Amino acid sequence: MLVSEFMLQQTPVPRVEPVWLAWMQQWPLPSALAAARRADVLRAWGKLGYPRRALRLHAAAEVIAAEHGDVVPADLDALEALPGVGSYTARAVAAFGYGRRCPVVDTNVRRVVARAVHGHGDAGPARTAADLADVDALLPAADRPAAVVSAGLMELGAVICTARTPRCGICPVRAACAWQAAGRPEYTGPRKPVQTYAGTDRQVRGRLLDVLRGSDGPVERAALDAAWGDGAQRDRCLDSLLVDGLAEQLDDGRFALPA
DNA sequence: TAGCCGTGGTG
DNA sequence: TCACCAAGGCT
Repeated sequence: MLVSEFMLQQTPVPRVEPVWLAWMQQWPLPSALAAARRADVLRAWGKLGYPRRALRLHAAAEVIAAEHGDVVPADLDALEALPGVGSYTARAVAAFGYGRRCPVVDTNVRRVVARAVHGHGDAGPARTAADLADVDALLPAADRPAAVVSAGLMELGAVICTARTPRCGICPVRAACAWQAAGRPEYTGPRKPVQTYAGTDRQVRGRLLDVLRGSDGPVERAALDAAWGDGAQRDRCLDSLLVDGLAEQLDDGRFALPA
């Protein structure tokens, strides 16, 4: 559950599934992952994106192996103390991994609540405490049923109450939906700015890392030079990869994934 | 807290 | 074609 939630942070389910299957096969226990080399972890992560998540998962596995008896903790505070684990991931593990009654708020749930409960076309900016309270009010008292409802809320948002074209015609909560009752008014609040990608450091970092990932051993600087034309931007991005621990420079000047 | 961090599918 | 979007977290 923890591995899947890491992978699902900002990455669609269909792309995660095959990687998750192979990952769990290779590293069935936190201690196994903790013992792996970061280079192998980054290669197994493949092109899921945001590769810092892979390093954080690896670091979380180290903590779990060393401090939690090789068992993912069930306690929210202990979970959130793990690198790469925020409010959403901690709560998802508690609810779906341990069957606890624990409000899980992700982008899907926020949208479902915004529509079905508040009658808005979409969720505005996150209001963490209020969002948790909204969802808490929807959960049954007992652990197991609450966990089922939490999963249902996420699924509803992912499959029916989607961002672009909600399938209201087949929605199981249509009769109780405040947005439907209000005539499905369009969302008028602030939109989160769309992230550009082409030409950004993110794209360049991705290109550089792809070169390192695709090579069995260290690569010459020239191989990285070929990955992006703008030398200044390339150097800046390579440096940032080194700083982030996603790449290393060897004594001979060549570059590689971290050991 | 707004902006950054990858990648690829889609309407 | 190209915004927009996808089960966030960190600083």
